[in-house]
Amino acid sequence: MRIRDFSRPTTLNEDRLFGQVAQKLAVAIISGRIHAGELLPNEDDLRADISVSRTAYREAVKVLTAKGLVEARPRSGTRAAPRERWNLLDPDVLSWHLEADPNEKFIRDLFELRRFVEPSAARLAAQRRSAADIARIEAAYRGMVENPPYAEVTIRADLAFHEAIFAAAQNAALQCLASAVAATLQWSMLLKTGDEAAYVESLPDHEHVLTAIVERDGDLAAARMAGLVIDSLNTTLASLGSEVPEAKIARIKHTK
Amino acid sequence: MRIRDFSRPTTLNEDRLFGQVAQKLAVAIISGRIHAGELLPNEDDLRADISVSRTAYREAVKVLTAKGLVEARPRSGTRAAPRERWNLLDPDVLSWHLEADPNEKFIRDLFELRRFVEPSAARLAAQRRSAADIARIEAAYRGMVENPPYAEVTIRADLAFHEAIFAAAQNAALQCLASAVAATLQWSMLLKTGDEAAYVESLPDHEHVLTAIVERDGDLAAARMAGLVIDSLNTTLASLGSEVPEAKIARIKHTK
DNA sequence: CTTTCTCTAATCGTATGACTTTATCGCAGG
DNA sequence: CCTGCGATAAAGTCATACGATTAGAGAAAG
Repeated sequence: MRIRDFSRPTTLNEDRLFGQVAQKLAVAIISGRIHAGELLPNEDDLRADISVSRTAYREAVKVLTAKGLVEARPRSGTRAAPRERWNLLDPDVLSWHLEADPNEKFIRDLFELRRFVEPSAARLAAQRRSAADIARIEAAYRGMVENPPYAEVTIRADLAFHEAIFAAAQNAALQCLASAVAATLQWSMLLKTGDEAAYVESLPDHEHVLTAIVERDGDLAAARMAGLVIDSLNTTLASLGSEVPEAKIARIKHTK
Repeated sequence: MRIRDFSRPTTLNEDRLFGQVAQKLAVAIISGRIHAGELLPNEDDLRADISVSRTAYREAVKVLTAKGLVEARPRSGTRAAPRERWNLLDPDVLSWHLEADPNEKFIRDLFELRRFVEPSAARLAAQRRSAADIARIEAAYRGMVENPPYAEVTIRADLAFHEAIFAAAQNAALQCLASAVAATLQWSMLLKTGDEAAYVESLPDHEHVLTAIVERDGDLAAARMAGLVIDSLNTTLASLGSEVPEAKIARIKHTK
C-alpha cells in the first residue's frame, strides 16, 4: 500500500478499466518482471486476472506506447521497450515507479536532477513571484507546520510548497519537472516514515526558502533550496541504508 | 514543411491511422485552434477529413489523454485540457509544437530550462564519461564540421552531439530532457536557416566543450556549454525578431 | 552449401454495432 | 428553495470480423 495520486491529478483515470490494465502492465515492466522482450502475457493471462476485452487491452497498450514503455509492431508483437525510451519524467510513469520496488540508482538520478533544477526554479521564483504566488507558498508552508508529520495533509502540503515555487517561476517547461520533484518527495516519505526528527528539522529550512523568495533574493533562495534538496537526499539515502559520502561533499559546494 | 522525427524515434507511429489523427488533433490543440473547451469536432468532422472509425479515433484520444492534452469524462465529453496539464516535455508533444506556429514565450522557456540543465549535464559528462562516450561525441562533432550548414545530416549531427553529452552524464532522468534540448535546436534551425555565419561561429564552441569533457574538466565544460546555450538563444530570438537584452546580460553572468 | 526469393501465418490495425456505465440536467415532489 | 429521482448524452466496454504488415520458414536458384 503506497501513497498515490498526489501532485497534479493524472488524467489517466484509474478506476477506468483500461487504466487498471495500463497500470498493471506498467508496473510489471518497470519492476522488471517483464524485460525488454516479448510483452503481452499472451493476451489471455490478462483475461485470467481481469476479464477484459480486446478494446480495453488495446487502449491500455496505446497509453503505454504514448509513454514509451512498449513498442508495438505488426508481426513481431508488442514488446516492452528498453529503459532509454521510457518517458521517465511523465507523471504517470513516475507514479508507477512508486508502485514498484525502490530503484536506488533511479532515486539518486531524480535527486540529482532536482538538485540542478529546483534551486534555479527558486531563483526565478524570487525574481518573478507575484503576491498571489507568495500567498500560495505561505499557505502550503502553514499546512506543513500545522499538521502532524507524515500525515496525508502534511505530505500534500509539502508537495504543494514545492509546486507553488515552480509555479511562481513562470516557466511552463520548468514546471513540468514539478512532478519529478514530487516523486522524490514521495520516495522520501515512503522510505523514512517515522523519522519525525528529520522532518521537523527541515521545517525552518523551508521557511528560510520562503523568506528569501519574499525578499526577492534570488541567489539566497537558490542556495537555501539547494541545501534543502541535499538534506533530503541524505536522509532519504540513509533510510535506504547506503553510504552517501559524495552527496555530503556536494552540499558544502552548493550552499557555499 | 518542417524538420521532423529527429532525436529518438517516437514510438507513436505516424503512418498508422490513429497516429495521424492524434497528430492532427494535437496540433489543433497546441496551436490554439481548439481552446480548453469542447474538443471532438463532433466526431463527424473528423470523418470529413479522413474517414476514420471510432476505434482509430478513440485510440488517438487515448494517446492524447496519456500526454495530458485532453480529458475525457463520461457525460460532459472530451475536452482539450488547460496548458498546465500538458506534458510539455514529452517528445511527441514537443515535436507537435514544431508543427504549430512558434510560440515565443514557450521557446524562451525551453531555452531557459536548457540553460539550467545542459551545463550541469556537461559537467557530469566530464566527470563520468567513458572512452565510448567520447567517441560518440567526437563522431557527432565531426558530422557537424564535415557537412554543409543546415543540411539534414548536419542538424542530425548537432542533435546527436548534445544527446551524446547527456548520455555520458549517466543519469536516466536527466537524459529525458535531451528531447527538450533537441526541440530548441530544431526551433533554431527552423527560424534561422540561411544564417550560416552564426552556425559556423558556433563550431569552435562545440569543439571547446568537447575538449573540456575529454580533459575531465567539469567546471570548464559547464561554463562553455552555458555559453553555447546563451549564444544559441540570442541568435534564435534575433531571428524571431525580438530584442533580448536580458539574455545577453545572462551570458556574462554564466560564463564569467 | 549459401544466397535469394516467395509465400504463409501470426499479429497488430481498423471497422462496426450493440450494450453498459457514468454523471449531468431538468423535472417533480417535498 | 431544497431534495431527489429519473431521463439522457457521452464515454467506456464488449464482441466480431476483416485488412495490412512483416518475421520467418521453406522453396528455388546459384
